Amino acid sequence: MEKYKNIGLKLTPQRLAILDFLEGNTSHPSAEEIFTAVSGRFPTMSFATVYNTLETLKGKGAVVELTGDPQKKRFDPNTAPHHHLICTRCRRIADVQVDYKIDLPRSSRMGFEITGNHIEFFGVCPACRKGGPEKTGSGAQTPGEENHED
Amino acid sequence: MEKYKNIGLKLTPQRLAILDFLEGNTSHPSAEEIFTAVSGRFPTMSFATVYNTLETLKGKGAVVELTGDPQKKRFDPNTAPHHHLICTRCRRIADVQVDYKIDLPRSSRMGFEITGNHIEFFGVCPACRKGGPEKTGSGAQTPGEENHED
DNA sequence: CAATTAGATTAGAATAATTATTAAGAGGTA
DNA sequence: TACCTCTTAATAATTATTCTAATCTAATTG
Repeated sequence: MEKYKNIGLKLTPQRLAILDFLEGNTSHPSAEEIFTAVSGRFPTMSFATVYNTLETLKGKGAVVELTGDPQKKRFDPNTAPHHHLICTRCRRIADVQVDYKIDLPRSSRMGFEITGNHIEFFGVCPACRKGGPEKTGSGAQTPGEENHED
Repeated sequence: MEKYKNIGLKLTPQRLAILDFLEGNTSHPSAEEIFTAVSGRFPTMSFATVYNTLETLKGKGAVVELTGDPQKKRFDPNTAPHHHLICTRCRRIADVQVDYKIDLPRSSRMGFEITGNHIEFFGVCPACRKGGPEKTGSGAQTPGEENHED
């Protein structure tokens, strides 16, 4: 827990609780999940605090916000460059630690200054493959992904 | 416009208007933008129809839903596999037609059945580079992307 | 210790985005 | 025409997120 001392912000109990919950968490939780988990210990915790804290931590580079789940923002305490594997049925997100070198040829940059990249792999997780979980039916569809929903 | 005949659904005026607006559109519009554009010709058009239609078209594989913009869903009529270049300041999304071969080693698949992938390149577009547009300040932060906001 | 101050927290309201419900309309078909 | 199915439209309902304003806390100063 000492590792947080140097991120340059006031470490209040609420923030520590959130950081503690995120610490080593690879489930890519949503604000709601964080709220639910932390409000156990802090019954007065509000969504505002969760969102405020996440926003602050994001600003400090202590967490990253993920898109990929079209329903809600998800957060990742792992700020090291890595990619994700997304279940299009239950929206589970797994980490991909494989290192890829993908550079965008200057001719395809449209004048953008490139700052990074991120690969989303789509698929169906083991649980969903065996007719499992399937929280919802409308995962993100992106180019390159087969549509398995109809 | 004849090309739509074989997507297997009733081509109502509203749907044609939406398809027509999307046809060749590379701006990756949101539901709201589509609504605004189309409601000019169809003053009675409602958001529900836009969402319903997009959902239907998505099911038929005629459009794909993009994540990448943390604020709202965006839609792409280009269903051919391609990647995207996202401006982290104004959220403009440009197409990347470069073809990459990225396969996920079996050992990293976590038991998922992989169905596709999608690369998000992050960057700052020409307009924003020269202190331009900058609709908003909080683009998605994902691993590998530098944080330019603080 | 009392007062000050900056920042953090809270509860709830407000907004935005999306989805669901339902009734009415349009077109086809027996 | 009566019946059926699909689509639309208006509205309501949900869900996710952000905002507001009052309150609190911790650190600092007098």
